[in-house]
Amino acid sequence: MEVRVRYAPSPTGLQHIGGIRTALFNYFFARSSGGKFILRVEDTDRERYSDESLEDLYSTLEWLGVKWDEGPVVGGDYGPYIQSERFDIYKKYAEQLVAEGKAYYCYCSPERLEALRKEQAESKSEYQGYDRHCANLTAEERAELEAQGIKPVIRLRVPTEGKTTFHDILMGDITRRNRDISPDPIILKSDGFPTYHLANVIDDHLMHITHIMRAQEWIPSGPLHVLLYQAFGWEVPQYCHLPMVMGKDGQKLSKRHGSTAVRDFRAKGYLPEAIINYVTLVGWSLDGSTEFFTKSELEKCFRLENIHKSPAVFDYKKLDWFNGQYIRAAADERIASLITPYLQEAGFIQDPLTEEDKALVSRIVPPVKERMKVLSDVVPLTAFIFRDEPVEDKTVYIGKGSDLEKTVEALRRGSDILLSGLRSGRSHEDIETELSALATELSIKVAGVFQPIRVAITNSTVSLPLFDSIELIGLDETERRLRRGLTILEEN
RNA sequence: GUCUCCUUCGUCUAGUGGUUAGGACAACGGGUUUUCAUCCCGUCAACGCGGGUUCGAUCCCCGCAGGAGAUGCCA
Repeated sequence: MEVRVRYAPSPTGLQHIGGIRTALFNYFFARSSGGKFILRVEDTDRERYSDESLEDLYSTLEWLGVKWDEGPVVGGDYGPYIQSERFDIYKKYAEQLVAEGKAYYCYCSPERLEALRKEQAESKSEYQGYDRHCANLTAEERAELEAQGIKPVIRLRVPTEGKTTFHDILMGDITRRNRDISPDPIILKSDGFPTYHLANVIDDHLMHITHIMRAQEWIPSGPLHVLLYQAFGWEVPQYCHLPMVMGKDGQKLSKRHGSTAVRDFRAKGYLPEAIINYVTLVGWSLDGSTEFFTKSELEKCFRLENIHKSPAVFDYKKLDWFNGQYIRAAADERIASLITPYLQEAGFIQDPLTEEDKALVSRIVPPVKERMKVLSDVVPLTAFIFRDEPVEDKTVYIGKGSDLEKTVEALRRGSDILLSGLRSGRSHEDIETELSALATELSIKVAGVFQPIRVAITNSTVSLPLFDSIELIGLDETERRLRRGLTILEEN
């Protein structure tokens, strides 16, 4: 039988790390088993729905290169794939359950339910949940409530006796006593929309989903879903609950742990392959030693059996490491086009790129590539090229073991060695040797010579390699900044 | 409160009835280097606790503790 899995997010917020981890696991499982990956939009919560979320879903999956075989936009044999367009289907099935006595109309107000919950919480009652107030209304009672204009919800009758078990590929059999299942959950809301439980079960059945891979937070509702399948007389699909992604403090990963929206990672300059690689490694491993995986490798080697059972903490630093690795491995041309928008946004170069800027960006890439963890790092790294903000604090120019007097001397003579050397085309090695000799002569460390030069040219003690920096701003500008540095050091 | 799941270095993980318990990130130290970074080398660091079973348990069984999740007209 062909494997059919789905990623079924609800467009109520931006796609986050946990969500795409689920998407990726589904996608890789489908690909590695020759099955189909289906995308379904679960927009049954009209209160929290937003168009932005839906657009974010599509753009994020596209950016990651995750293509769905069936779903919105591409279509498929079991559409529509957006739940709000399947409104009538859910209503029909819910009413069928009512007709069969497996579900019933409930007229309780949200206020009554709220009060009930509060009372149960305060009394620490062992029994929590709906009190089945409307479970056995007579036709007359219902007619009267209807006449008052109350729009009812539909609740599923959960048995009070017995227990329900489902099998999870990772976890094994999971059993709950029926009395512990949320009593008579709402399956159709008063606005006619289904709740998650109903819509999910119906669609998974109608779309012939074979494996349900979702986060472990759904485990407790597994038995409820089985009850629903049984009520309809449908075959229960296979379950595989995925370990959750946690923050540093061991709680479910959320905004307070830092960025979780994939869009934010993208904006900061993470590469999609780094995100895919790292996120897949959270809760999954091939052999415990292989670290790097391309997307197409994962499409081949991903196995359900290698998924871990316990929750995993998301490590931002390891993601940074992966990203740095991928940046360094990328072709220079690609990095050039990727860093361009950051330089433009910083106002360093024009938006329609001039030929000159384009050439400059290409020259920036090699020295910068070794130093970036995220693409946006390019801005502070190259600011000195586009903005000249001289360091006024003399002490910054003074290298370790040197003093102001020697620093002035080092900068003056060092500048001459540097400029004349470069103008006459001497090798960097020769110039370096000569600068070292100067240090020896002044009886200071090599850094005592290089530091004032570096600070004068790059306006920072930390910079790209000196000769690269000079090359990027040009010899004339270099000379101007060196002179200016000397002026700063010599003024009182 | 009740129910369900989980438990190997700080983090992600590998692994076995007898191993020096392996790798990666982080941290720390060193080397290369004009700074930073890269790169290379090294150090630190784990089987939650208590009972069993066994010649022997990190691994099998039972308790416990801790953590997480669920208990919504949200998913």
